[in-house]
Amino acid sequence: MFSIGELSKLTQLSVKTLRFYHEEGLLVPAFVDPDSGYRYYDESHLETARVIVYLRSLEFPLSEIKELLRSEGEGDLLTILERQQSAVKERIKQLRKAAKSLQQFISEEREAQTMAQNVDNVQERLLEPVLVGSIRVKGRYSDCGRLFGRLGRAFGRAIGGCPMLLHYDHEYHEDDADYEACMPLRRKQEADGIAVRELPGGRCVSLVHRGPYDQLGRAYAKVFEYMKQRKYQPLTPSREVYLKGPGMIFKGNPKNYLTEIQVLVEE
Amino acid sequence: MFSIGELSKLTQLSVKTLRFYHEEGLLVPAFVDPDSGYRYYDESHLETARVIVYLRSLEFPLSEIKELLRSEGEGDLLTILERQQSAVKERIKQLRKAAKSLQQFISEEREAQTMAQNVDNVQERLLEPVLVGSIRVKGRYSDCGRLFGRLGRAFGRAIGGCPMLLHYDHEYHEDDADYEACMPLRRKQEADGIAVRELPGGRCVSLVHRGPYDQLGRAYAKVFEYMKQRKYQPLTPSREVYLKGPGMIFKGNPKNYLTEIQVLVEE
DNA sequence: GCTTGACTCTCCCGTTACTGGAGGCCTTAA
DNA sequence: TTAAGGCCTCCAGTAACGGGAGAGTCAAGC
Repeated sequence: MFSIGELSKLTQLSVKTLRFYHEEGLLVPAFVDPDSGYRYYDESHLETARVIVYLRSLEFPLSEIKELLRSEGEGDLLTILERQQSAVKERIKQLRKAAKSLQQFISEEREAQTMAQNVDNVQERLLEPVLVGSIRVKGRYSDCGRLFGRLGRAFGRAIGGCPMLLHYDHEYHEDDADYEACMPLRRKQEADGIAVRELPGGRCVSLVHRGPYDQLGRAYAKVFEYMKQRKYQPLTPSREVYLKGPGMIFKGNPKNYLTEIQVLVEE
Repeated sequence: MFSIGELSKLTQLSVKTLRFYHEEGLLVPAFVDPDSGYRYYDESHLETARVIVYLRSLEFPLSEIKELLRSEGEGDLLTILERQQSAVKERIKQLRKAAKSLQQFISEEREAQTMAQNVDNVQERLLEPVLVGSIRVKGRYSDCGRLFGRLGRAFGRAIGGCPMLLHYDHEYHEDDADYEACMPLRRKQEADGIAVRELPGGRCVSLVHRGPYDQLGRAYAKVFEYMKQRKYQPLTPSREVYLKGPGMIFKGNPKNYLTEIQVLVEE
């Protein structure tokens, strides 16, 4: 006969758990001292406890384990096992989806962090061509949120990068700016009324700006200053890539927004 | 402004859940009517609710979501994401292990079921050679449980089939039977004092017996009757395979025990 | 026989993320 | 005026335990 503490050591189940299993009728002691209330177990309980541990490791709920122990594996064990397996697999599927989303979130964050290292440094980069879904309009910049919303809904999981704006104007326009909202895509996908095309790659001058959007002007000044010094010929449209801004999950603090300005140059 | 029911429809969160989130400080309504206690939400709450749903889909606990919402993704988001990812992956690992064990359990059960279809039918089969760990002794059959226990502990996860006994005696011995307890192995594995070898394959006469072990005599009678009629020469040792017996998880009912008798014959 | 320390008991609460129900108030339409 | 539906609070329950309080029990040593 084992005391509850002894059984606990033998089975790796805590004393609390054993008491709980007693209460639940899963593992009823061989003998309970009516005076002291002490529980005493024997060999067969050791065995049963091991079975319970095993079934728990298969993620069976205690209620099922109770039934399984009662029927001693007679009923349609196979059905029960299959049901349990599909439940486990279902849960795995769900978790894998979460892990995948987390992975993507993490890599986006990592990318933002690496980009943040170059804040305010004018750089020359080689851009790869990139497939985008885009909507071009004339109007106010403040409407671009709606456009990105439409693009987001239209392409969903096909989206493969940060949103960007293309500016076709040569000088600043307040109310009738000519711009195009773009979302990079992983794969070609139809969407009603939204153009899908490839933005060309090439050599560009780039600068990562940290801060609210109303201070982007200074960043542009730097970029154009740099190009002027080197007599680079800027190509239209210029691009603004929203590396980290509001609306990708968190609003965040405008002081930490990251925006990359890219201006392709003639070779 | 939305009522709680409207927000519920817009976010797919139940009214109960929204109230709960209010109570928890996760999603506090914009305005609570002091007379009626009615909760009213606005656009920003719609957005926040979506973020919560998203973070829940990443399996974040509410407490973390609360902090994330408070800090608005400022703190070291990356660390939090990575921690969460490793937690999710850990859980996936655990579940996969369970799924694997379930799979094995299921295929064992399936095999037992297919074998059960041939109960009491004498058959001729071609046996594959099989790698086993084995202990040969002279003594009582009732000791074989201990031997299987030793084999089980010695080989653990390397075990790849049902336990079996080889009988070397030509007639029945009570106290000094010459027999060998075997466990099929997936791979060669050393174990102190336990022989690992390959049992030969070949043509055999087989019969699946359902019922307690003390009725195995009838099954043997059938097998040997069959061989006698056809003038087959039995080879020693004969084999008893415990397809379904006590001790593989459930004790089960002896009336449903399945044991296969295999006697190799000279070609 | 007494004390001490380890062991055990019961009872209750807390965890997580909700769901369900009772009983009652508010609003609106028929 | 009544009915329906929406909303409120409060309480309880879920799964599988863990923590802790306060009290009783067991075995050993003095």
